[in-house]
Amino acid sequence: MSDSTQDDVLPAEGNSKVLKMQSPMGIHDILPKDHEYFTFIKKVARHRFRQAGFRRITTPILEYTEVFKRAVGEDTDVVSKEMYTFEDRSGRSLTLKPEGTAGAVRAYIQHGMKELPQPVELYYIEPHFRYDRPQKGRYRMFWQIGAEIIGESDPALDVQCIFLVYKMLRDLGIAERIDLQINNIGSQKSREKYKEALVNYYTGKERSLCEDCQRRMHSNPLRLLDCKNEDCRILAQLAPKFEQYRTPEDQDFHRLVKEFLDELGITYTENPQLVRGLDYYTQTVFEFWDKSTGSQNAIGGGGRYDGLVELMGGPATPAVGFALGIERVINQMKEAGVIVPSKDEVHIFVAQLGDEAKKKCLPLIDQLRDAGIRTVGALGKGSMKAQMRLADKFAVPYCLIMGATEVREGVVIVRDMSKGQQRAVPMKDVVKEVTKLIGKENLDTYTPGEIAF
RNA sequence: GUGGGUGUAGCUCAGUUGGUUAGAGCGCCAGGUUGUGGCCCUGGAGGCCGUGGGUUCAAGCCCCAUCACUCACCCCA
Repeated sequence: MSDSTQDDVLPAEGNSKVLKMQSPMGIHDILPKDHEYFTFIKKVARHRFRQAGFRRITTPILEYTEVFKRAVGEDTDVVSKEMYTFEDRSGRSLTLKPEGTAGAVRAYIQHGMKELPQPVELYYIEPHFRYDRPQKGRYRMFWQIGAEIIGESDPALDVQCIFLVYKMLRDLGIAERIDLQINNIGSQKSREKYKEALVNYYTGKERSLCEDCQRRMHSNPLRLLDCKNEDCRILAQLAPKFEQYRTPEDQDFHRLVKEFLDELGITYTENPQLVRGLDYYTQTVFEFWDKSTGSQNAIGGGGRYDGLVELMGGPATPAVGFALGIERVINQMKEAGVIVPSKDEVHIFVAQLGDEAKKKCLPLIDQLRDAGIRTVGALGKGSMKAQMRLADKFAVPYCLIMGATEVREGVVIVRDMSKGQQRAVPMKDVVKEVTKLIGKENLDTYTPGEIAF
């Protein structure tokens, strides 16, 4: 690389005030307010997964690039233009995970999970990375809730996946905003036959195809069908339809999926055009669309991938899974006006005057917190007025006040902020008294079972 | 990758046909007498007007470039 004009934009050394420090394009901070949503959504997901017997897995944020190339498909948009790929110091190519299934399947094979009782049911809540042009609901780093059921093939399992998503969406208050789209793209065998038919159809018509499609014709003819190029579309419309190549087994599978959905009272839209952008899918595919805006920005999707485990070097193993985009779910919740409970509200503000009072406040604050009372003290603030103003900003229901007089008398003033009334309480009774005021059910107590992130 | 919109204080935005020391609301900080919040009042901090270049006696405003943000397309979460 020679000197470019871009170099002029970079600040000279010692001139760093010119450089604005900011997060990379399309990659954002999750600020405390949005974490209320994140926390709530993750909690819903964890509970629903656990109830269904799923266990959590975290695969690395990086994999060897080959993992994604093999699983997702070289010719997909995700692999061909959206991966964050780089070499480590030894020259091996690594990629930030753009989706969750490839890593999960790799882990299933690597750890011999085929020896576990089948099917193996895994879930994850993880960040993913795609080098895409950012827009609403689409970021270069984004969070997905996903699940995989590996090791058994039955339409009931496909429906389990869909139903889990449906339960979560209902818990989150957005189920009625979402439209389930389903399709069946057949078994690998029927897809192979269909591909042959497509290649036959396109043979001799190559000149009318766009460059990409001329290449895809041999690498992945199915992708010719959803090319947006005008000429390609015209050809695609006249191309053989997949329905003719669905085997009776495929049809039975699809019929059962629909019957099971009906049994669970889940409405859906059948969409024969629905082809997912990742190559590993077979049979059932589905997406969750926003009813008002349609296909772009699906909040989630998934499907069956019966060939993937074998493709990645494992034994022939059927599987099905899905993923939900957390940021997109939050968007939906905000648009629906869903308010999540905040766990950040502070219960007690402790104001103090003088070093003696401050000294007494330190253990008191500790005791309050241990009792599950969310407590903040203005230990660095000066005047009483400034401290009380701060207490007001925190919107605490009660305030504890201690000065030299209280220290001498061994009491603490407990002030009810909404009533504007206060009274002195003996120091030794304060924690008990405040606990009563806040209410046992509102305490923020620590239980070892709840420390997941 | 392609196209549109927008860049002025921490946030939301004003800024007249180019014309003195660039403004408001909210927020932040400090006061409004002796140790007590909200409402109100007073004061204060905080802006190379995204960046670079050009036109002009004079640029936040006009021109060019560049960067960033944002929305849409493609595709997906």
